[in-house]
Amino acid sequence: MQKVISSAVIKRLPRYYRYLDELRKKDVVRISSKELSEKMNVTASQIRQDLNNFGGFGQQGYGYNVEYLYNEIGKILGIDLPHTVIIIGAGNIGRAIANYDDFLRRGFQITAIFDVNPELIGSEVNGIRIQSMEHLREYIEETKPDIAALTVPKEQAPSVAADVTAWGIHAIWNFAPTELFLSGDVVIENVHLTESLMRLSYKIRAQKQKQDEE
Amino acid sequence: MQKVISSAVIKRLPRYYRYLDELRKKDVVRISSKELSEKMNVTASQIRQDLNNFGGFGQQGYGYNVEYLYNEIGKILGIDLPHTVIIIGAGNIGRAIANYDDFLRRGFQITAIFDVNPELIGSEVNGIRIQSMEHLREYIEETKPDIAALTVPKEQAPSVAADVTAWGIHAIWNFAPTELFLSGDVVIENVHLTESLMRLSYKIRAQKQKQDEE
DNA sequence: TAGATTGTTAATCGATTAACAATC
DNA sequence: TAGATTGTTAATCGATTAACAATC
Repeated sequence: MQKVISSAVIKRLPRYYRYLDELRKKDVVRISSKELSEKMNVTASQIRQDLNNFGGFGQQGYGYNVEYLYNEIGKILGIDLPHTVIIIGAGNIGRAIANYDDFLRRGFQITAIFDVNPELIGSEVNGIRIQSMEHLREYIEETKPDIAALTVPKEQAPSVAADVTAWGIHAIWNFAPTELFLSGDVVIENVHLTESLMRLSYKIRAQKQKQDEE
Repeated sequence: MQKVISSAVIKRLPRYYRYLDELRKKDVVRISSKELSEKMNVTASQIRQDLNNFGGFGQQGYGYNVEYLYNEIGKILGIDLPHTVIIIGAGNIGRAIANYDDFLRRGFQITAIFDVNPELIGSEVNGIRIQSMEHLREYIEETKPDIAALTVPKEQAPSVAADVTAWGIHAIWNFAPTELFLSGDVVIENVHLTESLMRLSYKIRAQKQKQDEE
């Protein structure tokens, strides 16, 4: 029985991974939790606690081997293995994702794009042909993609999500500004841009009030 | 001296706002913390605690007036007043944001787009002309936009961020997969899509392991 | 007035930080 | 061996939940 890791820890892992990636690119061989904590503006204690949820990756008196730790976090994040991604909805965000080659570098390969709009069907985005939504079921059942990026309008999102999960999708990257209620074995990661912008707006106001008090 | 609100609370506010928006569209007049908690899958206690950070918006024996609470949360989030947004970097994500009309509905108006690429300069995105980065300083100093959306490659992000804040920008919506270290009066909200995708990858692996154990 | 539900205090739970023995 | 730094336990801090008096 494996331990459930708190989401606070999981949220931090990609950031560790990014810093370690930069260190290894600079040919840094070893790093202590103290050095890393200063770079990242967190406590050394937190780094050690976080990592020890998954195992002892360091060595007393030495610290952590950068390359090794980088690879181990990659394994924890599951990006040691490649993922196939389909994009559902060839609107602005869907096309932006399809064009964003950074994902491929991390092993996420966009394999297909779907849309309902006949004017878009047949055209290409980043070398990938946009297909009709009518082919979606067949495509999922035959190729079993790992992830569906949902970039359809929010009205369609819940029903499309229900469909694709019924057809075999187990992971949804949801860009629609709405909640998806799906069966327990489907994992969801939300990207709610409007909420992000609202939080920025909150910070702007809070900052202004702080300055007015001074 | 106003109380500092924890970021956990602030993260939840836009979600309350979204649910209240849906309720008012359905002409629901009042709601209790208990009802809302059931819809949102949180505790009623948390809703009441969160709201009471900002004031008593409810009434004993009655609950909360939907329209009133919606507007009050809007004020807390600072979206009762409009914001002007400039986009720096007319790549895929920059153009996707420029095209995303949902922001306008919340009072965020895209007023300009900038890029270094001569092939893009002069063309239009959603009716907004892409301008040369050479005009960026002048534009900021003259029109004082509220927010700069940073959608340039990660190598350029830190220096562009330093420039625009020196010229008068106080809020950055950062899409570059890198950290921005700026002076304390600049507020930053990060959207790190690759990190989001990595968290989804983690969840996929964790879910698989869970199923293998059963 | 009785019932409902808030606002708020107190209790619990979980996450972060500090401390230090283990060990390279 | 001495010094450094981890892994891990214990202490602290903060966030969430429960409880209930206040009040509409």
